[in-house]
Amino acid sequence: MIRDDLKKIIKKSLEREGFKIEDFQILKPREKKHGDYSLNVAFEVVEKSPMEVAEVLKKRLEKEKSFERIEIIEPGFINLFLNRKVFEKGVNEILKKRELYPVLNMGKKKKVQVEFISANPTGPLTIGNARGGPFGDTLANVLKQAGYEVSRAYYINDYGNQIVALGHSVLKDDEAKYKGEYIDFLHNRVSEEDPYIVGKWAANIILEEMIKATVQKLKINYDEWFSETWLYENKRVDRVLEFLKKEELTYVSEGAIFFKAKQFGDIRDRVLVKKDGKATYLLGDIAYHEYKLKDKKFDKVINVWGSDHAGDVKGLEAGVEALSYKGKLETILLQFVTIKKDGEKVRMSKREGTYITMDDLLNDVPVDVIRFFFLEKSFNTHLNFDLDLALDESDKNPVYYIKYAYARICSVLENAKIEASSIKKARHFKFLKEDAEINLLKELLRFEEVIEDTACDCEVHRLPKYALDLASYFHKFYSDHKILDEDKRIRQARIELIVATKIVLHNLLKIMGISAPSKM
RNA sequence: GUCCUCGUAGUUUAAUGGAUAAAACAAGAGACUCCUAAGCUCUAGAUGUAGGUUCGAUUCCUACCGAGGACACCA
Repeated sequence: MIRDDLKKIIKKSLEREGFKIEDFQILKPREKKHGDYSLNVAFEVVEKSPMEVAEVLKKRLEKEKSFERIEIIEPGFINLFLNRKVFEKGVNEILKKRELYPVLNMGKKKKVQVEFISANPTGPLTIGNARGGPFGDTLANVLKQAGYEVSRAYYINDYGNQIVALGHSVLKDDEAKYKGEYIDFLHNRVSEEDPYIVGKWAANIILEEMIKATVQKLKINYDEWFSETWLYENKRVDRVLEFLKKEELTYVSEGAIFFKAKQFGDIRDRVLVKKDGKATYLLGDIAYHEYKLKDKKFDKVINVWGSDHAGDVKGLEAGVEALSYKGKLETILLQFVTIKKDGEKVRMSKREGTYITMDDLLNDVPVDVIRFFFLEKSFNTHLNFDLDLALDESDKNPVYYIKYAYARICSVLENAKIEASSIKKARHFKFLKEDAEINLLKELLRFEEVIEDTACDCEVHRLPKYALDLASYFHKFYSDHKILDEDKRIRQARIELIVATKIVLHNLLKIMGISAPSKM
């Protein structure tokens, strides 16, 4: 843990010099000449000028063994150049831990649930609602790598009005709402007449035959498919309502039961039971979260929602707080996917028929490309999807650049008749001297920071960016230097380096749910 | 009208308040007697507008313009 170790050293130095800084940043400079890491703490100290602080701190840090040299740059940056021993240690860690690398203990085995997609079972998954698939799945992988015990869930909204609406749609009566080929398909198979029964029947087929199939093609494995109906059948909804009543967190107004959500920072109170006596979605959702937090004992639950539910976050948070689980719920809002048609943006809508199903896309574009395409974008990005462009450029997707790096390594090892598993230590580390070699090995060691940072802020798009950087350093190294060099020691040093690269690429691709073939 | 996201190169996207704004695709140019040219090297190209905060702003604040979303006793 290079960065963590640095933090300790610097913190100690700051204290020794009597600088009172609560927290400081360790920056990763863009420019190599600015060091492996850099500090801007000197700007934070008020007692002296930044340059003076930097000088004092430099002298103190120079007593540590970790640095090859330390530079100060106007107006007060401290640039740290690490000692080669630090890198050697890091590479050996990779070669030792193998597919377990990086071994992190951020999570301390705490139980986290990631719930994602959870699209209503009223139709096939669209490109829009499936955006959360690669995101949630990869986030779960990251958290697991960071040392959490992770579970994946899909919440099935198989209760309520939309199921009746689905029934009407399948029956094609006056109240029909949804259209599409799947409705025609279900219409031809229907044998009942009651809209609710038909809706239940149809939702089940949609879930089992369409949604689950698509999810499987996306290489996602859920630990739990949770039915909303279960909450009602097992009186969980009634129970949570009774609890809220008992806590005097409800009141009746105009025949409806309200939840005093404002008490918990919400912008308004929320209806729990409508005047017709039926529970609202929110009440069911609070009951669901009681199940997650109380029954399943998750220390934290992360919900990945579409941004159209932004207005509902506060209400659920208030409910979770009322159950005394404040702070254990985190919600990530994914921005919508718009599709481009004839140069115009069109919002995806099941009713307008302006949607592309994920299944259709999966028929034309490899899953690795799809996963990478969605993972690349930050969840705050309003994603424009141009289907024609996606089909045209599928084979130009940068995911191949990464896979190619992996395949090249495998090929070199095969030519050298070396099993990667036989390389267990960087015994010839000192023969790595070229810039391209050093850059590559430094990039390898960034992997653990990438995982750590992503587990903290859920910015999953950091992974594909890192993968591209890493692959780029590898390709550059490959072009500049022959790995199977005639000098045996250099050859061996480079083999050790590429085996470490292979391990990192493998683990990284696995976390993103992307395959790593040895040949292309 | 109020609130939430967002506005960066021709296009799709990056950039925990840090140093010369990064990459891919598209455009133009170059190098193979050598481990996979799905690679490498080079060129051209961008922060919506106007202010403010500060040593420093794509990032924070205000206003405006533009895009998407939300403002239910729907889910």
